[in-house]
Amino acid sequence: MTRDNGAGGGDELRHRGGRSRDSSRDLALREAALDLLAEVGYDRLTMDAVAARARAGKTTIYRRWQDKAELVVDSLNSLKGAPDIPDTGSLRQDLHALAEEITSAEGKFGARVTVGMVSALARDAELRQVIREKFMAPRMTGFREVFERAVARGEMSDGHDLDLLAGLFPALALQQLVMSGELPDTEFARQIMDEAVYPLATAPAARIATGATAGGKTYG
Amino acid sequence: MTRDNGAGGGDELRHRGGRSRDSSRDLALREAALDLLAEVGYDRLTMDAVAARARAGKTTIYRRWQDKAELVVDSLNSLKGAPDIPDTGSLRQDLHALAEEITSAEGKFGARVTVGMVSALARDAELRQVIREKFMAPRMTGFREVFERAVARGEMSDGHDLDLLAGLFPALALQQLVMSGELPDTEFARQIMDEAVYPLATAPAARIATGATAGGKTYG
DNA sequence: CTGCAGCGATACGCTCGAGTATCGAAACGC
DNA sequence: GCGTTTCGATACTCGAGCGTATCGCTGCAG
Repeated sequence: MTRDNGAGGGDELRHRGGRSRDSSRDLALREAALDLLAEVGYDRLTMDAVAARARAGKTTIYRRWQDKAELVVDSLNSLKGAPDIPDTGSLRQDLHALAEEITSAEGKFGARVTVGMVSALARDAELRQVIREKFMAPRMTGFREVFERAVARGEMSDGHDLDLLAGLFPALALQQLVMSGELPDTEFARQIMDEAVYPLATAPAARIATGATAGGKTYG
Repeated sequence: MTRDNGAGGGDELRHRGGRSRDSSRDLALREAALDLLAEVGYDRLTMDAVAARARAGKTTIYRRWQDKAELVVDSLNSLKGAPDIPDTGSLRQDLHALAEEITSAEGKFGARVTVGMVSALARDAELRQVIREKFMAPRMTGFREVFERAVARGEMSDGHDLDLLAGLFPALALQQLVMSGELPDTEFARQIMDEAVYPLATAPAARIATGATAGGKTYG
């Protein structure tokens, strides 16, 4: 018995002697799982491969997590959230800083993981939520803050749909990755910022300019 | 012997009697494969399921295609290309017509298939090319023509990156589908057109407005 | 020292799916 | 009619991968 380190109670009748859990194994296993997620994706990730990469036995995995899905979800949740925000003086420079950060090693890693999860995402709502919270949301809130500063600065007109704007870069990067198989590099990211994100952000807000879309519905 | 109906030679020493291939089985099998692709994706598509759905034996499949990958590629290639172009008088109305068409039953089917292929796309360049040619390209050329007409009409300034513009909607729709698990409906599509595609298309071209990006590199 | 629990390693049972083999029936040319 | 080929159906082999069991070892508590 004594399974899981998840959200359960925890104490109850504890040990009566015996070796204690080596928490370094948790870290090694989660890291192995994430690396493999980025390399081969969820469907092709095997428990044997995780164990082998972490130099662990499969017993050690199943003592901690019920199954593959739980291991993956917990590994994703163990990632640290938002990296940090640039804060130069202009919208364009802020966007370039974001482009730099997103195409850093860590950003590329996140992109690979996301793509590796896509097939599983299509049929598992819990995985979708984790991916949204751990990858999309932090990246998008970075954009949001940049846009909000630009609005306060007067560089952008008010009335823009910031959710849409913040999702623009991730969407184009995802498409590029899926369709070409190559990761977006810094040059590509900057190009998107200059030719899509920045012009759209500084264009007059659609709702004001046209008055046509009175719906007011927000994106998920 | 006598395998494949692919790109091979074809005639050689023909029949010396015997039952002839029933071409209606080809159609039924390809249709079953495409339906299953849209429903469960490439990885979870099984040959038994294809055979069962087409009320065929697996023998009948393997007499025509070498393996699963070949069946899928051939099925995708059997799809008809571009549907057709609207041709109203204004850019905005053209875009709304595109939104309608893309969220039609056929368009939704294409979206499902594309998402179902994503995981396989990450590791198979041939599949990537087929998807690009059969799904992305036709949709994007529809956009291109709409934009070119708008430029000719004077509704858009010259100098825009039409590849980027044409890819904008597919990228946002793909993202929406992946992240929410729901297909984009007509309202959502129109919203994207009004708040992203149209404003960006009618904004001054980035290259002219800024003069900053002198690269001139094109997207895949 | 003794017993218990975690550790890595290995082997195992089980299911699923790809691709093959075999069967009786049906269609086609001669 | 007769041989040949296709058809659907079924049974099969084979490998992959999940999750479990077992083993010898190692640390920790009492």
